[in-house]
Amino acid sequence: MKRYKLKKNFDREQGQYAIDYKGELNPQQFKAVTNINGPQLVIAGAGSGKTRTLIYRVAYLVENNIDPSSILLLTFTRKASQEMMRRAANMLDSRCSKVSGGTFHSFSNYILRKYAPVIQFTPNFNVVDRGDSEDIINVIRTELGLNKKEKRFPRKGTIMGIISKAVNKCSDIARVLESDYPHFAENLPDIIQIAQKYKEYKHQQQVMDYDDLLVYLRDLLRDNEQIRWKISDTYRYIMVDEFQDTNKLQAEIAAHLACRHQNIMVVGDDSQSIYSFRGANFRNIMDFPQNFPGTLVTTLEQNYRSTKPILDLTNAIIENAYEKYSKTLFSEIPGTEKPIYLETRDEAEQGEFIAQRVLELREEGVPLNKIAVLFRAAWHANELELELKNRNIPYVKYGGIKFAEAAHIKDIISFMRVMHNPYDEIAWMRILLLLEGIGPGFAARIIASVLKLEGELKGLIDKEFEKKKFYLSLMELYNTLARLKKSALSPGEKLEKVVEYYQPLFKIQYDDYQRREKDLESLVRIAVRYTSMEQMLTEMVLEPPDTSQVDVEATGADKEKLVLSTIHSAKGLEWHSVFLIHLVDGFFPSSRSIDNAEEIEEERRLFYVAATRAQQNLYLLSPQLEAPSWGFQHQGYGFSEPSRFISEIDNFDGLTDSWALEIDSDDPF
DNA sequence: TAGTGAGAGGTTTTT
DNA sequence: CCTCTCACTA
Repeated sequence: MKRYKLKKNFDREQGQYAIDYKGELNPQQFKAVTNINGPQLVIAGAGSGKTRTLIYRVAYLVENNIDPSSILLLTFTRKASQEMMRRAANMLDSRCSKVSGGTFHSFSNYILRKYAPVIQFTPNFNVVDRGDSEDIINVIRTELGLNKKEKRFPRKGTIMGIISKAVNKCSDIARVLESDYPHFAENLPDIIQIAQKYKEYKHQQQVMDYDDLLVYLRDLLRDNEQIRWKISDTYRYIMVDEFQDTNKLQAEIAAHLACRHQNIMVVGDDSQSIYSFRGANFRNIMDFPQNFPGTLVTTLEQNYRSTKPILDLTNAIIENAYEKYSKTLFSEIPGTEKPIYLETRDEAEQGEFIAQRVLELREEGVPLNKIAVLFRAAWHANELELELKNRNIPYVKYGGIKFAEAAHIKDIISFMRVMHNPYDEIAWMRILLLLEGIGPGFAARIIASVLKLEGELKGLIDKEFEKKKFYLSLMELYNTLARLKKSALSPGEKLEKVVEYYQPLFKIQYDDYQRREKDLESLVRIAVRYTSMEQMLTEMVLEPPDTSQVDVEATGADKEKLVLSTIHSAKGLEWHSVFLIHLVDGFFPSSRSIDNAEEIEEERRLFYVAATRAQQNLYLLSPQLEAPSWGFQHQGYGFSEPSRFISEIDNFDGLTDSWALEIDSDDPF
């Protein structure tokens, strides 16, 4: 780890800075850091010190007496954002921790709560996740009687996907349908109707989904000049990281934010664009200079992360991209180890190899948390996880099903949600269906009764339900909620009481409740941190805790854990040694993208992102896999082919070392 | 109207 | 494989 000396006695009058910018940065980085006014685009290759440039720029601004809270750092993913904010806070001195920033979504949330009335929302609107959105769609679809129509009507998830894509691309449903879902073309009018109702519903219930956060912020800025000016005046220096992952909506927001000063720096890498499935468009980068005349463009090409042999391979990977990129990375980090390529007989062997190799690396002094296993889809690691558990190798897994999306967690959160915003029908529905004897029909009537009283909880125990056998449990629910809502307990304590109330319902609801019980304890532990209910609820959706799914706890002294991560979640991070698994056609690239040229391009960029995470060691693993029964049309006799991204590489054998597994002859098999 | 069980169909990645 | 849907029973 590099150590920075903080020189406390400097004299700014003489143009001296606490940090030796010129000495610690290369000329391109220095140029980007010290040019503080006007629009700027930094095209930064993988490992070229992109984040470093950003945070040095923060320090430089602060040293130039810019108020830290007027500096805004934005990015798309939480991971990247946390890393960026953490490193920024550690620069220079405590002033740097006052910098504003976060993900686009969390920033939007923050601003929208302030200006909620302008867009006809209460400041306690709830934010709903994808699952909740789909539930709302489902209700609407049933209400409109569209589920019984013809058999081929798209399911709720698909409908939500269509609507969301239209929003994120600033397109419309007709166009999305035409380009991505031609087989549902005939359902266009119905889907448009659902989308319209969906919007009304959310407003009526005072909830926003992920997309709304961006849309309403864009609208707020676009339609209110005064507010736009005020916000733009507040954030005088804007920096956006991973700009290639932003979509049109986010680019518009960024432009509005900069309207008063044009002090906006965006950083990105066109060859690492991997979020087009949600409307991200790397052309945002390309078009930036046109949208901001006078943009200073800097390209960072020196890689400070990987050894030369690794970089030679990653350059060869991206060489096959259809679009030719303007930069070639080089590295001065010596290294003799070429990346290692290994075909294994099956998935189990892949897991055994990794487990064994990981332990060896640790023997050699590489801490577990400096080693990562990366994969295309979360379930690719399932078998590996079993192997790691067997061998007691502690690990954390990122990506895949999230803690906050588990049904029992959502149950608890729903109680909190209705206390915070009683118009939240989806949360009510969830709660009421837990009570025995209440199904969708009565649940709807009970909710209506609550809404009639403008959200008064008393609506729960309306005389209408007095004769029903579930009345007693309704009373109990009412008592619990009313008492908690009035009480002065902290959000964490309230949540704990809810968990107590929930226990019996929980045991009836889930056969496997014992497996889930631990999660409830974790949730309570997480909840005590919060002083505000609103913050707790928002963070559960926007920055949900991602640990907790881990079963193998690190023992004793070594707290370090091996990292398992989807490639998407690994973006922007780096490890000493990286294992890339499931490099098999149909898995990576995924069979879903195989007949779409553009998607193949994105998969290749994803492969590139994965390989460029490695500093010293890179292992490429290609097991023989059985084609999933539902998967791609597998040719031949059930033998899978190594990923096309490997076979297409020029001189692959020269760039890598191939290993072959030798099975120990004492092995009973 | 709630709860259950069989069958079908879709299966990535993030906020 | 897991979730959603629909039809059936109580």
